[in-house]
Amino acid sequence: MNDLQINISIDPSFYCKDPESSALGKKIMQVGIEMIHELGYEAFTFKKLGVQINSNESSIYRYFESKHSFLVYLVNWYWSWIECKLVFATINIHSAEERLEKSIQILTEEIKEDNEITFINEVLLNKIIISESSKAYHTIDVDKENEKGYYKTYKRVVQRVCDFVLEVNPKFEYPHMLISTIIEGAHHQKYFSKHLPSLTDVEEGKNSIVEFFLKLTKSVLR
Amino acid sequence: MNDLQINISIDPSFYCKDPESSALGKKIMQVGIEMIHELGYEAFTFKKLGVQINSNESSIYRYFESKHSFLVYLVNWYWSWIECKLVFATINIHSAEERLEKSIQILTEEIKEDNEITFINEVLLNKIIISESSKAYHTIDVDKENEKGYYKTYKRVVQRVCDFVLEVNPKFEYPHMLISTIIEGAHHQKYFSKHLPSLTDVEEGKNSIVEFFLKLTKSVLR
DNA sequence: GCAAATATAATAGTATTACTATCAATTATG
DNA sequence: CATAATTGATAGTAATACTATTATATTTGC
Repeated sequence: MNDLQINISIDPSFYCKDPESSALGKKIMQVGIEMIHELGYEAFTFKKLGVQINSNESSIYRYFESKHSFLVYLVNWYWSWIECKLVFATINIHSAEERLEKSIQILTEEIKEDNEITFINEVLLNKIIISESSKAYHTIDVDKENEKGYYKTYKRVVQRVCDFVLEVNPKFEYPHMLISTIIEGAHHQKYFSKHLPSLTDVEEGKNSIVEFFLKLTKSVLR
Repeated sequence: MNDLQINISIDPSFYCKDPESSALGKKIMQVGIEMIHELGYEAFTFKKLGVQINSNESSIYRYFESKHSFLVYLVNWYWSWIECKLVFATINIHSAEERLEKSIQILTEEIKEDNEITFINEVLLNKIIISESSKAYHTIDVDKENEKGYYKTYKRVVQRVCDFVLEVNPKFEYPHMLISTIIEGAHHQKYFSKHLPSLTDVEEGKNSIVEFFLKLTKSVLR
């Protein structure tokens, strides 16, 4: 994947003006990610971001209609990127078991390096997804936003891996539950291991989270 | 449990003035729960609650130092209540397997009836926990709040069930991960089944969520 | 190379939020 | 019944999440 110029295309419904279409737009994404990571979603504001990038609050509003929709945009960008990784990592694998295994690894492993293919720091973005993404759908307007397609990239990723599950075991009754539980569960475990370690069994230097979810999957599909 | 006068005792660090000690305090909890359920955590305010209970914003602040700490209080109240249920439901079970099974059922089943032992509507509180409780710990101040003991009731519940897991299989390496994944996972699945059903495999009339997590547990501990 | 179109910046303003502070009125208790 | 404790009313603050308007750059098409 490292030599590949991937183009993560984001549905226009997620923005007012495409942030990838201008230098300012890219700066908004880049520094926006850094600031949400640093301040947390609640304390982050477009005003502060404007100061940081020597631009203006009102200019940022021309790209995203609200702080919430900026988060939703980032979440969709992230899942598009993960989808890309999934597709390329599984395309040449012929065994269904291995394809599923590889997918679960991608969904649960720590993202350690910013490959710099894109202008986005994926390590930071991943951390935001872990600690803030649930705020994108834990809102009173979920149903309305779901209708507008706000969560479709995430759903597509789940469905994709779900298909691999059914290839391994066509009779398994809970493929969607399994995959969405693994994805959310891995995020929780990573967050807990950093902040509430007594809720996990993560050992230093070990890839406990990947191992746990792989073991879980294998045993339940057997 | 129905004839039992349980007393859910809440650590004084979670409030300024004990809400269970006065009529106003109880009203704050009771109506507060209803309003968070109705408006969502973000749109809920102490001012609106004051209007609803014919009291005053400033009076509510005498019970809870902030909206956030009110949520934290409710989350702890909920886990104390669940802990109670767990203790009573497992006390007379002699088989370790059955004890674990019963616990997982309690942690994953839908709470359908307000038993009215307490003045709290547990059905509504459970719904708040499902959709809002992650906001109690997905905050930039997690570490500080963790030190203050804000999440201790939840941790105690996880540890309790974790002990049952180790009784069933003392060699299992990931008991905390398993239980916290089940708890959070069940909440997610319930939320998804209502708002993002394509992420689940919930069938009407069936207890799919309980069954899924029971199956997962049994197969991974085998 | 310049006018027109477009993008960005600056400024001001709004309703609301999440509180704090102060003081008055009520209610409970010895 | 007086005193203390609780609750209520009012006012105020800094910040948030925007919107609206106007001014200034920058890009582009000819």
